[in-house]
Amino acid sequence: MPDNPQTQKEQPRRRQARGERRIAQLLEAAAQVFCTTGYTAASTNAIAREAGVSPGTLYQFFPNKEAIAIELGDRLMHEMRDAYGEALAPVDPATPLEEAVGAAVDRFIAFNTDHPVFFALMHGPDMPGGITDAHDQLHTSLIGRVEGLLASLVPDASPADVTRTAHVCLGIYKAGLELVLTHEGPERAAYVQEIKNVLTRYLEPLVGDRIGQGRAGSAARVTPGITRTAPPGTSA
Amino acid sequence: MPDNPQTQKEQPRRRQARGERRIAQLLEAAAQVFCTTGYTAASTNAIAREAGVSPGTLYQFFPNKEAIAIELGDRLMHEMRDAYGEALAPVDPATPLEEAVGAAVDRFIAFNTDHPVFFALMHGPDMPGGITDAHDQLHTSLIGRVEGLLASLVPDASPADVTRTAHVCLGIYKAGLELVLTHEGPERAAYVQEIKNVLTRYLEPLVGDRIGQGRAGSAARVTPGITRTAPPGTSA
DNA sequence: GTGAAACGCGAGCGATCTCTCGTGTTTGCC
DNA sequence: GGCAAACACGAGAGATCGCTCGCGTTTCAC
Repeated sequence: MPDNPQTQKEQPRRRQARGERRIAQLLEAAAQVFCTTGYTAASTNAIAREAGVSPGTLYQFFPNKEAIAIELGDRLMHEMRDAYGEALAPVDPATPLEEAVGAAVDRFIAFNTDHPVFFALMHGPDMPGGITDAHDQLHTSLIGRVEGLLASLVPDASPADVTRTAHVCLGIYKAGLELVLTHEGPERAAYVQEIKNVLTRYLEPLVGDRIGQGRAGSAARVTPGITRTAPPGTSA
Repeated sequence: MPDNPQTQKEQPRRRQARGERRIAQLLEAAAQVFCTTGYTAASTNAIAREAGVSPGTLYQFFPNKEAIAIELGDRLMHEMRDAYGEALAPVDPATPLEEAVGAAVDRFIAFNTDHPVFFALMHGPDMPGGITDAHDQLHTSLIGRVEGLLASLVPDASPADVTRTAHVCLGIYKAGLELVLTHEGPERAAYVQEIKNVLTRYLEPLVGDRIGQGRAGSAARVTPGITRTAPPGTSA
């Protein structure tokens, strides 16, 4: 053991440009297969076939099936960090709640429609051990951001309450996302609006008396009654 | 084919009392295994072992693994129909929204904690084909009940809107259920209250001006601010 | 040019899972 | 008591999947 110069990590593998290309190719293929069949049902042979390479080639770049999902999740998390940094970083203490929620939801939805794998891996079923850790990391990071936003909206609230509220918000979003992804066109837009309504109405009493908006006034502004169809100018 | 007296169903199997007992035993074992490992990861041998019988005995009562989950879902659906009939059948046009939602949520939660398998099978991942049909049936039935309740609350709403709202309500509940099941004691009770808050606040603007309750008044009554801890006398 | 290492292949090993089959035991009916 | 059918067993057939291994090809530093 001590004769090994690197105590823990062993990456003496010098990747060539070709190898990096194969890795990207394999991850893309894995995303495709995971999306359609889920993680457990996806076979490594199917991933290799989808990528147009042999099983042996796949295992030259990934030690096992789990590592593929982990690497995929890792890359996804980095892209998500960027997207969610934009979405949640500026707390905007002056913008109305409805706008803030709407903008955040729109960005989340956009990310998930751009990367369908994310949903497949999150709602993935029996993720054996290690993957759950990798996604817990992402989930915790998300919760942290929502907590920060909530704390700035509701300064006088115990941390436990903020954490719980953050979990509820994320749960609402995830449930709504499932509904959004199973619909198309105007119906999808309608569900997006419903997510915003649910979140806004849920958070409205919490932010209470904010800068310039009375409660009743804003409550009446949140698309009264059942949302008719899609609000104008959402994604166009 | 025409020589068979029964055109479609073939159940010439005369079950003895022992057989019925075994079936119940096997379903109970299957519920246990599905709960802990999920559907796909659960092996029929493990189910048989849990039930204390041999694999061959299992296949004397179920043609395949899928049939076990379907039969389990069927029995669960019947119990659920009863429970949800109680919870949603009386629309109670006079009871305040908060109470109606609270009662419905409490019963749903009670059912799910009594039958953890249901959650495992619903959020089950890759349910091969037939099972999804069986659960779609249940899901549709549930949606129908929620639709009926909503239609009575919001008479002047298009069917499409009612359907969408029902889906949103069920989605909220399912998301909340996941949070509830992952917590214990007072924290769990707090999440239950949050589900009620979310649903009540979401539906409040829709039911609009009902019999005797002003909007602002009821809005203020929905546990103002972030819920502190557990409401008194929920499950004790 | 040459040698070492990265890349690529695909048959197949070992493990696992669903489901079958031959055989023996128990139950219900006459 | 006797017989047919239901019940019970457990080894293993058949299929699949994760992953390996031996060998050939390409790339790159020198």
